[in-house]
Amino acid sequence: MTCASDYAPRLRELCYRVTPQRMAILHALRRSSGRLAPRDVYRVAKEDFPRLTEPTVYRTLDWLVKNGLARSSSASNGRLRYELAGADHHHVVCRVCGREIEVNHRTSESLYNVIEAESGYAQIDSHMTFFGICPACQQL
Amino acid sequence: MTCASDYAPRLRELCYRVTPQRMAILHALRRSSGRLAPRDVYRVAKEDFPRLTEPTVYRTLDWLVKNGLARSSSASNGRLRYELAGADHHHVVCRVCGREIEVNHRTSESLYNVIEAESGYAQIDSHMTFFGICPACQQL
DNA sequence: TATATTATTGCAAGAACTTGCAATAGGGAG
DNA sequence: CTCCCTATTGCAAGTTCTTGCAATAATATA
Repeated sequence: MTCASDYAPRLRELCYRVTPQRMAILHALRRSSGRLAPRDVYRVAKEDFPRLTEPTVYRTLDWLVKNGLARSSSASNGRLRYELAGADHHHVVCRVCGREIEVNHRTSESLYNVIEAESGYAQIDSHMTFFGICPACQQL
Repeated sequence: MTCASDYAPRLRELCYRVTPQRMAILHALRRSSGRLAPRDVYRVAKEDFPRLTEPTVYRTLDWLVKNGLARSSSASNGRLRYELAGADHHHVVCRVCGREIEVNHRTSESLYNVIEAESGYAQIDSHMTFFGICPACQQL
C-alpha cells in the first residue's frame, strides 16, 4: 500500500495535480507517529525528493489542511504542527515538560454544537490543542 | 488611573521589575480594543518608549502570558495575538473573511472539567480560538 | 503522441520571530 | 544616597515562515 495508490486518486478527484512534492510530503506525514513541525516535514520529505524547497513545504501543508487531508494544531511554542487527518481528536500539552496526549473528540462534540448554535458560525474545526500541567509535573 | 498605578504593584508583588518597556507594552495592550499582533504592540508601544526593541516585545509578551497578565490566542493565519487578561472567553474566527466574535467561557466550562478528569492534566487554559464560517460567508 | 493550459514550483528577497551574550538599570541592603 | 546583585534589555546574528514572479511540469485535448 503506497502513498501514491492511496492519495493520488483522491487528489485527482479534487481536480488537483499529483506532484512528487505532494507525494513526498504526504509520505513524510504518514511515516511519522506524531505531529511534525514544517522543518521536520521538509527534512524527511527532502530525502524522498531532494529538489523539494521550503516554500513548497509550507504551501503544501496549508493546502493539505484546507483540503481536509491533513490537520494543523498549535504546539507549546505557539507554532503549528501537522499530521494526517484521521479520527477527530484533541491534544493536551503540558505547559511544563511539553509531554502530550490525545483526547477523544466525542468528549467535546456537544461543545461544538453549543458554540455553533450560540455564534451562528458553521463548520467549526473539530481539532484543538489544550495546554495544562501533566500529572508528573503536578507533583514537582 | 494609569497603567503604572495598576500594574506596578502587581509586578512588584511577583518579585519582578517595573521597567518602562513593560509599562509601554501593557499600556499598548490596554488601549487596544481587540487582540494585537506582536508587530502592532511594537509599533504602538514604541511611541511611548522609542528605545523599545522587537526582541523585548516578544519576550515581554511571553512573559505577561506566563504570569497571567495577558493572554495569547491564534489568529486565522496561525500566528499568535495578544490581549490583556480579563474575563475568560473564546474567539470564533471565520475561515473565509477573518471576522471574529467572542464566546462566553461558561459555554465550555464543563468541557474543561471533563478533559481534566479524562486526561489527568490540571490547570487547562481556559481560552481558545475556534475556526468556522461566519453567517455572512455561509450565504455566498 | 504532440500541444496548450494553467496549477504548482523554485528562486530570491523580505518579514516574523528567536537566541546568546555583553551592557544596562531596577530595587534591595548598607 | 551609594553600592551591589542580577533581572532585563539591546544588539547582532540566526532561524522560521511568507510572498511575488518567472519557469516548470501535470493533465486535458486533439
